[in-house]
Amino acid sequence: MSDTMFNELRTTRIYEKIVLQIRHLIKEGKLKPNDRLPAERDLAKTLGCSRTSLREACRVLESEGLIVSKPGGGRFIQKVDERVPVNVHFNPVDVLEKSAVMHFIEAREALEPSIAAFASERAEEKDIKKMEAALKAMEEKLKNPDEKVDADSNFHLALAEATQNFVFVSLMETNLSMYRPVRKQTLQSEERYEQSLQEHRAILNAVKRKDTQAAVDAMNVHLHHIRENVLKERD
Amino acid sequence: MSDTMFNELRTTRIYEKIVLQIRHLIKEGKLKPNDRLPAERDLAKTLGCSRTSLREACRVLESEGLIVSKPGGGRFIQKVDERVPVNVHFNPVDVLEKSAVMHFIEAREALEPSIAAFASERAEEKDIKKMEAALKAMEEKLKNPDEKVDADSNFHLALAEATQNFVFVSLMETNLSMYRPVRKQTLQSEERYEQSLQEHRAILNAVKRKDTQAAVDAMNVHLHHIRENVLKERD
DNA sequence: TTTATAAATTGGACTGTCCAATAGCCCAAC
DNA sequence: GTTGGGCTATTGGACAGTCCAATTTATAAA
Repeated sequence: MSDTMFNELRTTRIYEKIVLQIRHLIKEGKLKPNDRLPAERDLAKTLGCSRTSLREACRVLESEGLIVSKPGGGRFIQKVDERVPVNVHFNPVDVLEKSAVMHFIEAREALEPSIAAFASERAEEKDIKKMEAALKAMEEKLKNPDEKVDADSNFHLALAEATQNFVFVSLMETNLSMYRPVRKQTLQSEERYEQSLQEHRAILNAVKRKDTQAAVDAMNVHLHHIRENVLKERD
Repeated sequence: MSDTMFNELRTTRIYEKIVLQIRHLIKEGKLKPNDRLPAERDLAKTLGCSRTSLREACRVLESEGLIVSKPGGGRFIQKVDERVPVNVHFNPVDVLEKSAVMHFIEAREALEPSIAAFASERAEEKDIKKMEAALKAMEEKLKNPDEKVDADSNFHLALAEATQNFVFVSLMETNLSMYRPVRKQTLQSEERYEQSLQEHRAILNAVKRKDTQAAVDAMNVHLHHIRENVLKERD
């Protein structure tokens, strides 16, 4: 008899359901950054649960950095680049300082060439379309630094999704959001942004041609420039 | 005047302090896996807080996979390998079914050669010791499948720590714990376990010699065998 | 020794209460 | 027209107490 024959049955707590629901609403865009959640007492009534259970759910979302609670004010959906977990082990300032930035880049250098390779082999029509949309967004010379980073992120996430491997998607999601402040800074330069755009185009073309080697090469060039740029900033 | 001149002042909630404290105790080893936390009512009294605040803290720790709550039983520190966040987006059952297992392996194949390379360049004395300890644990021919997986995980985590890059550590932690059930199954075979042991030894030796190429090669051999073994199991 | 049963323990959930911080408003001072 | 003080309703923070269900432990019976 196998250990994995039976599934451990876990009773779902109320707070878990609430967490799932609110997180889903955020992901779907139904709850946008800076939106205010209904007052604790009201929302609890709406959900048909006690204040206690709702609060437990809010604590989890808060600790994940998805919402912030302001006594007397209310609860608000966090902006994407301010989603710093409350109980995170390292200070957000540390992410900007020291060598922490390089850590994220090293991880990308390990992950993204493989992602580019798998994407070129497995990309489906919908993935290509997502990547093209992200590229188009980048080409529209966005003025807002936040929009720039978003467009850039969306491209790399779409590429990860094209691998049809959810592990890569999840790893890239984590990585990209973590050092977003830095990326915001480096993408500000007009010429760097233009260069980055061209590199993305090269990657997409290689993926469309299903040319694995070209995709990996283009990604390596891109990563190399990212590293160069960060090193330049740090002087 | 700079935006960053003033720091936003945030009042620390009670639950946050509790989370920090318990997480610290776990990290320090004062609270070991399978240890039972004092009963909710008792611990609240000890901490000098209400049951509510303690519960909020436990929800966060629970959602992070650090503890599990058993109604009627108590709260227990989770084993390292079973620290699967409660609100994770994909079902653990799905991890076993379908092609999901290969996804984790693909991610490891992308990450671990790089990890081996960085580890061989940056490993410190304490990292080497940790890896040696994990190897010794493996050599002790453990009977319990859980202990086997633990020893195996500890080796790979120690290797990740040797990169001195917390991003790699965090990525490996997630990956290893996710498809633990499968690894438990594949490591059951006595001969596969023996082989795996030798491969780990080869990796460690290369790291100790600071021979980057050898470390990467040894890791690739290891990953190749893992892939082979999983493919065999699935027939 | 084993098994069935009862009692104590423990987490899950809810209600109601009190407090402190905040937002919104009006108004006086300049 | 702007600033700052003061009042009030709102909102999150925290707590105590209650009830329930699952689990463990102790107890009694076979």
